[in-house]
Amino acid sequence: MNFEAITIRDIAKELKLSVSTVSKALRDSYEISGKTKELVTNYAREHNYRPNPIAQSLKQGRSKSIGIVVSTIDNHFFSQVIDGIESVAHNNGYNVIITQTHESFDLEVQNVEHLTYRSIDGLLISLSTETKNIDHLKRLHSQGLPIVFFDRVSSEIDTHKVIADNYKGAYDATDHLLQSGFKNIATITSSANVSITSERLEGYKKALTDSGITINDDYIKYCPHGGKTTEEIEKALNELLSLDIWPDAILTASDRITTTTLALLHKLHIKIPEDIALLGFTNTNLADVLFPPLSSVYQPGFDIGKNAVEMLLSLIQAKRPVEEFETRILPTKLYKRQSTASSNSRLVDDANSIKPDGRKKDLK
Amino acid sequence: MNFEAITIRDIAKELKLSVSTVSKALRDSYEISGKTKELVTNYAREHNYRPNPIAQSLKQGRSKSIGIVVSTIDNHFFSQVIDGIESVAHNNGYNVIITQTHESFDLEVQNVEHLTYRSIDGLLISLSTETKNIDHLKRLHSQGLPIVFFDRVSSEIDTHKVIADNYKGAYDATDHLLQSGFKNIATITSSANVSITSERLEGYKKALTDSGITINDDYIKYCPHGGKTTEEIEKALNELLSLDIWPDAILTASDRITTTTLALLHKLHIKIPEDIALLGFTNTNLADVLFPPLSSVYQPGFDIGKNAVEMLLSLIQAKRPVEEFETRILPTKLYKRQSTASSNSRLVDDANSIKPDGRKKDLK
DNA sequence: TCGTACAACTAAAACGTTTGCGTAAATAAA
DNA sequence: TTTATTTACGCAAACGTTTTAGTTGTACGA
Repeated sequence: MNFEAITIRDIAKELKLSVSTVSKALRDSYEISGKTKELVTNYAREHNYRPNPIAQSLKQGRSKSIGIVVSTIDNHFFSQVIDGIESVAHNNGYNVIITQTHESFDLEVQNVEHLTYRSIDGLLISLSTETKNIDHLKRLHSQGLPIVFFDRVSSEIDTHKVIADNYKGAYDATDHLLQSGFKNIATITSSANVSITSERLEGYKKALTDSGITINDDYIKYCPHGGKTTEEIEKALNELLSLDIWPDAILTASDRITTTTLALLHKLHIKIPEDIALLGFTNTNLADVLFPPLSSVYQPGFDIGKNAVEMLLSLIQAKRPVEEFETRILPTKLYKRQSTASSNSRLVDDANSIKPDGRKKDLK
Repeated sequence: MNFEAITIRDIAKELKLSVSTVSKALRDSYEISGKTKELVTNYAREHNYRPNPIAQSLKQGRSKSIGIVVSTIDNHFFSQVIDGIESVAHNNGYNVIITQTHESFDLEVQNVEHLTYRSIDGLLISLSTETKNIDHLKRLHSQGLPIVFFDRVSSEIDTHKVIADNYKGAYDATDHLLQSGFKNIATITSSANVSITSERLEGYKKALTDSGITINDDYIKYCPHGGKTTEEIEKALNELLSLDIWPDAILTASDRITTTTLALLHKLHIKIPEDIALLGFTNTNLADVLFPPLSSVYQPGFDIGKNAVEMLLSLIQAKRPVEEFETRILPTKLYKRQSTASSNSRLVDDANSIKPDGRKKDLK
């Protein structure tokens, strides 16, 4: 409900003008004299007039809101993306409506349905791990709904896209493991359905072959549900640990998988990095204070969100049909920490092994 | 935009009925015969008719959307709350519109303004740390906008509220520290403005006095911005460490403060719990794998969100003015981990100190 | 003095619903 | 048969805007 509901009609009555004059005066139409405009705008300001956005939406056929579909909001990467989206959207007078798929295809279809039913002006989506078929999006897109993909994109729809440089992120990460002296590098990655998986996998493979190492398919494990359940990660890890030759390092290719793998290795009392090194994609700000400090690939979540919504708004506000589409690839950042320390430097350097040098100490 | 836009008018024309008949048929009015109802609903289903929610909103004076105001979404506690809100809201056909204050009073006012301007049916709010004055909410509330507070509540408005049992959470946490043999227990807490601070502080104090310990005000430090910046936490910690007698344990009373304090202690090479024990409110699922595993007070974020939105919906859907208000207090959960281990058990038990017993091992 | 042009405004339709009221036809009661 | 009641539907207003198509009144050139 819009409270303190003063309408354009109230103003018209009070000022003895017609409704249309008031409307035009407020919209600064050339048809209205300066005197009248001033009269109206002053009155409107003084009485705290607010146009009813619902009436405007109905009339103008746009809702000034955009829909977001992500797998889950309780994840640093996605909440940072949404943060970025929200900041730009609000500045442009748009609301965002967030929905979560929890990695379910059915929920994705249902959410998209619900969003269009709620009359959104555009859609920002990162596909669920279960999604293979995107007919539900194709239909809407062909009907003219502006769509921008981010993170988990699809090549089946020609539109703007924003992703992190997953290929390079994984390449650099793998390369760092190689440089640190690890040879048998395994990877636990997300569902084969989603784009990020193949991109990261390619980077991983290329780094290995560039170093003359043959790809061992036994070292590549998928999590069909993107690590939503601990079980599937446990299964993947289990399979790696039942190989004749243990991997000496693991690259985990998504946020949840990374943190869960770390927890599982702990549970098994497997030393990191002595027994197995760990490096993963994650946006947690706690990587530094994990045990051990976790080497990680950080994605620019906030910027991905910002870019995505900017592109979406440009589509929404385009005067003529847009034909040229762009895929923005934003750089990731590799943080080298103790979980991938090479054998030389693997000893010591444990925070707790250094004694405080006295009872008094200042920060910095 | 609502695509595939088939309207009630199209149906009327096609079926040679009046618009009102179609509308009533779809709403299952007693005025319409069974035959006609069937005819209309069948046609509607076949042609995938969707009522335009904007037109409905305009007509019915409600928007079927609710506003949320939190300090930041990039925080496990709040994202879990929102997750809970979203799950219930969607099931009831409501959208949620999320806004962030980033702990700024001005942004809070602006967001609330923006939300009501967007015609929300109700508001869920957790106040910013800067907020002392809630006139902006009082005005709306007196005009009839349903409001439910959660987490950081205010006593100045009589309405439903949902909070974690902050008092007991802090009491139990402090008590646990005492039981573990710590004597000089400090606390770094959020802004004195917000309810959670006083609730948690009271629990902390009561636990101390119950154990016959006098409160030492030097051991109580506030973060006026709720730990938004590292600086203010650094300052608080610095002040504690410049005392003649260091605290031997710290209770951190909010998520961000907890994790940042952990990081700062690391940076200072202060051993946890040997030099200073640490226990904090946090909803991260990584507490287990931090260094050291962090004792924590966990709040039922998801349930807080669920309860809050359920109460809000009951207010929105109430036939008559609600006069009886309820404050739901949900239990917190204390996880005892190594960061608060008592001196006896402080040795060993380090995950990495246990050797894997061979190359082959199964999980569980 | 007339027609024309322009400025400044108004009337009314439209967006897609919902809903109170009116009414014709069918049925029941008298 | 007449009158009352019920059933099933249509008309039109309403929600608060925007916008198209007028309608005034005045000024101006001829």
